Amino acid sequence: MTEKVKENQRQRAPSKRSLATRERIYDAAEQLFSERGFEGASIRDIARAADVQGALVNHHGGSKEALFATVVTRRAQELARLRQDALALAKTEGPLTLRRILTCFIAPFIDKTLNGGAAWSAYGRLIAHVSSDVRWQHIAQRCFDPTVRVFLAEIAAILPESSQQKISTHFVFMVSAMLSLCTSRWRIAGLADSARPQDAAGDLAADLTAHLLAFCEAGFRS
Amino acid sequence: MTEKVKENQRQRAPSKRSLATRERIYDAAEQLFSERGFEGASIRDIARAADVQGALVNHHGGSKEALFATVVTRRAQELARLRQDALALAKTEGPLTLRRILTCFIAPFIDKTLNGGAAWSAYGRLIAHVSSDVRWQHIAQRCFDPTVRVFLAEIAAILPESSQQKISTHFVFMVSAMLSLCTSRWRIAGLADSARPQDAAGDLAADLTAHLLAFCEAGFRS
DNA sequence: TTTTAGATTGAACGACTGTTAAAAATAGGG
DNA sequence: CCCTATTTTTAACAGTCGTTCAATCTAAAA
Repeated sequence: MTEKVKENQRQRAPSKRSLATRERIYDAAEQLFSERGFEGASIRDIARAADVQGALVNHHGGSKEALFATVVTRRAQELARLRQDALALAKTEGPLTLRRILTCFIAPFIDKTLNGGAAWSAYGRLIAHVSSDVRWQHIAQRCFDPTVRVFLAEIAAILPESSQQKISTHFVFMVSAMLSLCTSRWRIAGLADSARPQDAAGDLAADLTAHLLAFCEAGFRS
Repeated sequence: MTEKVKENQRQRAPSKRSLATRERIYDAAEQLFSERGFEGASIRDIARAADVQGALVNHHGGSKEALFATVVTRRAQELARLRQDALALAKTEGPLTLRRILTCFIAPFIDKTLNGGAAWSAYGRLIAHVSSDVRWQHIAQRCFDPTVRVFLAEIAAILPESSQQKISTHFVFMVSAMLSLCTSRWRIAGLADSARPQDAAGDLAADLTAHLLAFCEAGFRS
């Protein structure tokens, strides 16, 4: 009903330029939504950042809510594939361990959001918004729950003595800690600031990832 | 300069009624900021929820940003006192353990936000906003960093082999996991939903707190 | 009671909000 | 080349935004 197909009328493939514009709008929306939240980023702000007229944002993205959902979904598909591929690869390399399972979930996300450029960095903060706001529950469920359930099942097989309630709770703790690396690096830096001038010598992302994995593996075994 | 004191002019103590109104405005602001974020809650929404005219919100709260900061600060003071009192009491009851330190930090927050009524429940979600948005960095530092530093020092004394960087990172992980109990209970419930109808028999808050404490203690020792 | 500082209201300000409609520019298919 | 579907712009809509100002009401102080 809502999608009325025009009959007896040719359809045309979108041009390269319009596809590029569309992506530019999505990128701008991703950046501003991640910085200021859904209500804090206006359509006109997004249009200005994409160097485009305001109405074009609605043309490509539909309503503001639809645009938000589209931007969240876009990279979620790539992320889900990276995670499931990592899990499949790990299964071929020997028996699964808890550490290996958690790594398959965390490493793709951290690699992208900490070393994947500004767009993925914004995406990490955007997911933090989605994961902590019940108003976006439907988006989170559609984008992430299928993959999460796969990992929950693998963890349950490794930790048969843990209840499903316990494993699910621990998984949410892990996701929160993981997202804190996107949203709260300023907090970590502010607390560890005392007289450590040339700290950034080593690979900071790798260190944080190692800390996160160790923290969560120990937590799951508690 | 900005605070010009009126000279040769009596000052009057605020009436009981105005104080009650002021608190009603703060409560409404707390509720709406926690539900919809800073930009998502309008002054007029807050005024309507407090059953008050819009201009009165500015009269009592100042600018919107000042109102936000005031609401965050209000319960932060009580929370800091609860935490430091718990820590002081624990010190009199024997040698501090890691578990005991973490309990002194987490238990007051969880008790209030999960069993302390709607206002404290909203406050928990509000703090989650503050902790994950770099725009509120100055508020978080002023309200929470002093207490956090006390606890960091106690943890460092218990875990001498851990670097300060590692302890700070782990502490942020712990805070994030703790706040997820305020923002993401719907996620936990949605993932553990499979055929557990009458689950809420036991004390849910106590169970979650126990899971959180065990998870974080093991993480700190990793 | 009278006085008066503070609390509260009602109205208005300019700026910005998301969205829509029509006109104009663009580019692919014939 | 022309035709036409799509993309993009321009302009406008009805609301809402945070904030301010003067007028009114309330209640503490004298």
